[in-house]
Amino acid sequence: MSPRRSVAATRDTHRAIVRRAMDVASVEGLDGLSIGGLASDLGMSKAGVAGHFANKQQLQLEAVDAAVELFTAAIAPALRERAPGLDRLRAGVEAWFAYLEDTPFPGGCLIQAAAAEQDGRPGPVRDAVVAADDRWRAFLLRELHAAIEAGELPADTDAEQRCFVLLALGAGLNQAAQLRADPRAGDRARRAARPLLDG
Amino acid sequence: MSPRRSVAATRDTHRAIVRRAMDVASVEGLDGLSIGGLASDLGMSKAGVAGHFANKQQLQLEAVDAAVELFTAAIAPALRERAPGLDRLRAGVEAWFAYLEDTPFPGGCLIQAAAAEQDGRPGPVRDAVVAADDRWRAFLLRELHAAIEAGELPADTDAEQRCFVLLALGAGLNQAAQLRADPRAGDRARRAARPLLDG
DNA sequence: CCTACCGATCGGTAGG
DNA sequence: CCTACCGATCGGTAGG
Repeated sequence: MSPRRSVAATRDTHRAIVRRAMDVASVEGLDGLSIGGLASDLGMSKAGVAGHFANKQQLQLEAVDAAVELFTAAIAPALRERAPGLDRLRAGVEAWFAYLEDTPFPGGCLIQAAAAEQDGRPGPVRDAVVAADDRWRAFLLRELHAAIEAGELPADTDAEQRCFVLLALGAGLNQAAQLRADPRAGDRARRAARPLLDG
Repeated sequence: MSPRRSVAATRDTHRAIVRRAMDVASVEGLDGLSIGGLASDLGMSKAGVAGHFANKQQLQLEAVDAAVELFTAAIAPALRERAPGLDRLRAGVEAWFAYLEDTPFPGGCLIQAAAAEQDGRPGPVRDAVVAADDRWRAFLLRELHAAIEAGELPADTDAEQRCFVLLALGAGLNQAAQLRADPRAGDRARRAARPLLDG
């Protein structure tokens, strides 16, 4: 009588669809998603999948949101108990590089892939990807500024320049890992980042 | 009688199709190309476009080849008369960054976009993109090693590490320019690259 | 280089 | 969550 069990099952199905959508999108891109393809992967009918979303764009947006949540969950533990500044910045960058080395997706970090795919296409999906990227960039900048204020970095440190290089090392690590399957990419990025994380 | 004029016109049409395909692919990806879409853009019939290529994959491969040619043509003049080693490396990196800042495509460097798109999809298109990327990587490594042999860089310089960071700065510049439209990205990449191009 | 067509798949919906 | 369908578009081809 009460729809309790049915609601839980619906939620589980919804999550399974979004989970599969992230995996597919990490390889085929957010525009490579197809409702029929996901249905086939999950042993469902096309309408059964489509009924969980207003339209395909909502599915894409949910995949981006879920990927951001996975990233956040992967990074957050490393940040706990760390003081703002270099300590927290080092922990965040290390967790980030480890995430890029060993992503929870078959095609590498979904946000990196979506950023490259969507960078030329205006719209809500691009906006969501940019917002995700901005949040990480803001974290790096915030900790760099905290390090300057704490005297861990010289007062004339160019935080934006350091942030640019850290983001570049992440992009380069991702590219080397995905395109070249280079097992040393992570350590190369760490070595290049080290002088940026010191006073 | 002689098909001379017809052959030339056919070649021009072929080039126009590939040129348009590069522009579209720089925004929509190589998998975002459609023969019907190109036909509409060029005021041709779908079969008129399709007849120039054995199949869609051949069109994708020709777009990659043409993009490599455009890149090579943009870089080559800067390398003329430059001695192997740091002088040639600096000229190449400067031309490369300038190319990434101001690409001949509406969606940014096609090779960078295709590398991110294709990195998880085995096949001839991915192979062509990787080969293009490898050629540029080989150039950087060759000049770094020439600089070491010429005594411009210490004998214990880690050429692969420097190459990794230069490639990362290119990826970061491309991302900042395309995703963020950051007008300072080029200069930030140049500043970060400077210590890597010196003894 | 064209018209006209093929089967397959797309996103989305009606109706249950 | 299903079957069954809509119009549109896909890559590709026959025939001229």
